[in-house]
Amino acid sequence: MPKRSTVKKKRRSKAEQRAESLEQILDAAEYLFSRHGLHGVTLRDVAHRVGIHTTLLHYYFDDKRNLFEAVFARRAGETSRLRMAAMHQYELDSAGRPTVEGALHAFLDTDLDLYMRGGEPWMNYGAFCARVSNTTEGAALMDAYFDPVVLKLVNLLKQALPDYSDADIFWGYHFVTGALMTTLGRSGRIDRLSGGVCRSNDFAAVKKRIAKFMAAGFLALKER
Amino acid sequence: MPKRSTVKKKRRSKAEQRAESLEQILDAAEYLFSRHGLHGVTLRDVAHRVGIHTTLLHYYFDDKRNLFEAVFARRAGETSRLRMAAMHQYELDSAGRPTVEGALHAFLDTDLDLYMRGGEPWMNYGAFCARVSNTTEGAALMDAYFDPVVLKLVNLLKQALPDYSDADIFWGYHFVTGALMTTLGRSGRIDRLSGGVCRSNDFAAVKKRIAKFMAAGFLALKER
DNA sequence: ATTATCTATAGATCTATAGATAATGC
DNA sequence: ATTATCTATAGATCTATAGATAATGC
Repeated sequence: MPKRSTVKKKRRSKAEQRAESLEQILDAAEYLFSRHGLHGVTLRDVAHRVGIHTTLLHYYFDDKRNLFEAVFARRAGETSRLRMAAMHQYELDSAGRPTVEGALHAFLDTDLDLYMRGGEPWMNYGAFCARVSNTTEGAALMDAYFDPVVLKLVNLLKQALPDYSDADIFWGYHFVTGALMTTLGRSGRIDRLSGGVCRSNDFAAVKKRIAKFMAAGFLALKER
Repeated sequence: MPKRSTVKKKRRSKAEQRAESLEQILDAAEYLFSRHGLHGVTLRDVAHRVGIHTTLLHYYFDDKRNLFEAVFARRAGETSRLRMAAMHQYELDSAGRPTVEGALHAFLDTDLDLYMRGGEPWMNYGAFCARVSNTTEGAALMDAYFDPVVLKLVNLLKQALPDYSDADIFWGYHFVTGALMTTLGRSGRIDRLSGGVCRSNDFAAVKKRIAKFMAAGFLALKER
């Protein structure tokens, strides 16, 4: 049984070694945390999945909570940045007259594209975030990393709906994020419920519908 | 320090004692599981909250998983029955011509009313279900208890939208349940995001908007 | 000489069971 | 005589730390 580093005999620099180990650990932790949550995963589980000893996790990440946050932080910047850029671009393109649907396309489709393009690691990260988002503990992480991008969306929505109350805007966003998080969670329930007509992994099907669906919802709040 | 049974000196029958203990245990477990999930709660936590020894949990519920399922099962019947009845009544009232919004009012408002009426225990149960619903493990429980009531809603939606594909119906439902579960979860995020304009506990505010919002979303799927 | 990884182990919990005690039931 | 509750404890597992070993760095 060869050690994992002897498979490729190529001599690795320490920086490379470090980076590779960090990434393998984060990938394994991301996968496991996304399915079982912080408390449903032991450091042994993570170490075993990587093929290392649990002490190495402490060497790189100090403790479990810190590893959890590192998983969250690793990709948060990229999704945030891409959505921010997409909304900024849309704001320019719409020349001061953004629509609800346009804003939602920039916010939602950009994110769904990222998960589809990113393959399994990004899909796992999406499920991880979905899990974090509906817990009280995890909420602080969401606040810290995603408030700016959400508030940017809210700002566009307010421009598109100048006569709306803040309450209508924020509750509408609340429904949007609920739909998005349930999508990212991919629990498999919609697959069974629909008898296979829908598949949890089919983000393309969601992307085809979600922005239009939610935009109509916002517009309907006026007539109340 | 008096024992908890000596506070009220009234002589209790064993059946009463049993029922009371069962309920206290389930309440405590429901509260804790709703906040921290299956693995985030120890039997010691539950026992400590009730003021009993952890062995009594095993006496009544055998093991931890069984206690978890008992929490889920205790109230599942009532929410299911009430929504089923409301949708059945609506089906009769609408005389074969149900609307999307009518069906969603029966499904969503009935449930939100139950949580508002039921006070803290029911609110905790809602958060518990929200947590269960977006996990892979918990999905089997959702299937087992809530498939009939969801399929009843789907049936009404199909009547209201006879030219819609199954995929559109089920993806629409997926968005609806996402918004509902995020509401039940009450993570507190919308409170902070909105600067206090919205409050996670304000189910009345959600009820005022959600059915109308989602109904418009469904109708918008046609023009694609 | 420094950094990555492993061995050994402490100390704390956690779930679960066996068996004792205290209360109600008839 | 039966049921509710507690005491004592086994056995497993978990996080974390100290210190040893093996690799790269210069």
